[in-house]
Amino acid sequence: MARTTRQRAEILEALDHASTPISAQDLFVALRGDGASISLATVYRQLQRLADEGVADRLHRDSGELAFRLCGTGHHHHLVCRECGRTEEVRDCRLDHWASEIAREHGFSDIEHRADFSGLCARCAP
Amino acid sequence: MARTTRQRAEILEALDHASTPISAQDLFVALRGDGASISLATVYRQLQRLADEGVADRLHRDSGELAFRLCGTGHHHHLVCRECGRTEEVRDCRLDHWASEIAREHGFSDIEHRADFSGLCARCAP
DNA sequence: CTTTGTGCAAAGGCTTTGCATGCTT
DNA sequence: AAGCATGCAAAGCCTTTGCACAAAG
Repeated sequence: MARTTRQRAEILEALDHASTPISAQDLFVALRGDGASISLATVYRQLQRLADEGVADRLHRDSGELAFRLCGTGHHHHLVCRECGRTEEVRDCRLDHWASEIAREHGFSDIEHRADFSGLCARCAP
Repeated sequence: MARTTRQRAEILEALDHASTPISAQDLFVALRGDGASISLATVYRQLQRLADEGVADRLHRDSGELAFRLCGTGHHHHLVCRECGRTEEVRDCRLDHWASEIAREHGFSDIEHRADFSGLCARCAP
């Protein structure tokens, strides 16, 4: 079971306050900026753990970095603003049907899918 | 314009023969294994270029590595076998409609999407 | 001849890990 | 007291980059 350390609490709070998915590096800088005493290694370890526990979402940035975000439970997708990084969850998934069709056509089973949307949010639209 | 160097040709041929998406590192090893004289840096540079030119697809592996694959032109998605890595292209995309709905609901514009499927292919199914 | 690609090696960035110490339980 | 989390620093990987040389147009 996960122990409730000060660092874990701080990470959770920071994640909760983050409006966009955040990388371990950025989170580390943010925490330090707030005066927290924490190490980069711990940030990495905790984020990894939170993701394994299903508490946080792991998403790949295009740069290749991993970014994390607290997530509600259940299946969902993300809509990310290309400009400001603002992220929204898309909860109703219309992919399952299509996914099973694809599975059948290609002779695949046990299908999972991942989908992400990006665009310009209202504030950043030209 | 891209010059036709021996290295570029070898990379293209190797990509063409690869049955699954391949990373720069793996491609490098493969080429060297075939006796080709080529440097890792060149493999990286050419792959990056091929992707920019739209000749190759760039896909993120879960490990964070980038993998590349020659791709037909036009919009498409991928279906990857979790077991053996075999990849197939899914050409008919049913996401545009849903994507525009999402865009409208969230006030986003200029929407793009990415979707990938994974499962067990016929050969790897239990 | 000029431009562009290649090789090599070094550096960069993100992430993981070993080990001793400190905090939770 | 026992066990897990933390910190620190080092190492690992993948990838990019500077510079001189070689090749293509």
